[in-house]
Amino acid sequence: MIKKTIHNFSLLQICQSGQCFRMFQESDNTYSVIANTKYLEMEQHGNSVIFHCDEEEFAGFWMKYFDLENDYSVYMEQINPRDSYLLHAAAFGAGIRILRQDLWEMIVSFLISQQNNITRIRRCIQNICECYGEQQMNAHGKTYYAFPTPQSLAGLEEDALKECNLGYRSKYVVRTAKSIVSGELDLDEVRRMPYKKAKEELMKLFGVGEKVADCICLFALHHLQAFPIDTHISQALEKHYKRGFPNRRYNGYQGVMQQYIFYYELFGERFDK
DNA sequence: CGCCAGGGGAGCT
DNA sequence: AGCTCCCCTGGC
Repeated sequence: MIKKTIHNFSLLQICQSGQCFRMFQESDNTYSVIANTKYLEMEQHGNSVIFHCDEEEFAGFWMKYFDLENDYSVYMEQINPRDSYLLHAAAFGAGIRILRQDLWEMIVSFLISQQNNITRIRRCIQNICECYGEQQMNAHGKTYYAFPTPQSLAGLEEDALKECNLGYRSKYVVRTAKSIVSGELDLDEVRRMPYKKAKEELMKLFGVGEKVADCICLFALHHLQAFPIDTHISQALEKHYKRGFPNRRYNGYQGVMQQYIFYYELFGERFDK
């Protein structure tokens, strides 16, 4: 158990931001997250965060996972002082980080996300983990489930995941699992590709369009120039950026701004939207 | 109870 | 480029 002081870091905001569907608020100040086969509990009081793991695991995994080597105030300082909307949005979501999550897990998660709400996305993912993921046990003896591997889903009937509530997205996930197991798409190669190439490659997968590919690029590959445009972002752009989002100004880290806008649109105050 | 939208994309025209 | 359909739960 180790204690850290961290600026611009809010477990609640990360939890709510909709990039990680396996992070949960357990009580007022406590949170849990499952990543790969790891399970972590955390507590936050202001800038003080307690991680229930040892220093080695923190330095070796969680620090990178939560993108704590990056100073987000640098991004915020670049915001156009005349753009009061973005200033508000960034101030409101200042504790958000772009996590570095598992590629396969993000592909499946955002296949499921389409035409879906966050509550149900979480349930769908919980369901497939319980049905097809390997059972694990945390330090307190509580069981949890790892994310199912591509191999464990590739052998299923295309409709099998309807049992897990995926609806028509079932075949997207199963077919995608097949293309990874068959070697049609090599995840390690995608990891090495620059943004545009990776996006192009991901869009060859059945069920992956531009928006989903951008989410995968942002939340798994940490390509911060990815700017996923969903219904909320689209509405915000129409309201506040009629001539398009200033991609030039924020070149290379538009994705960070996207997250501030997305979070603000979902949870921000109503008055100045 | 009914209704509607939800972090889209495929497969048509 | 525009249209329809895919599935079904949460939220109102």
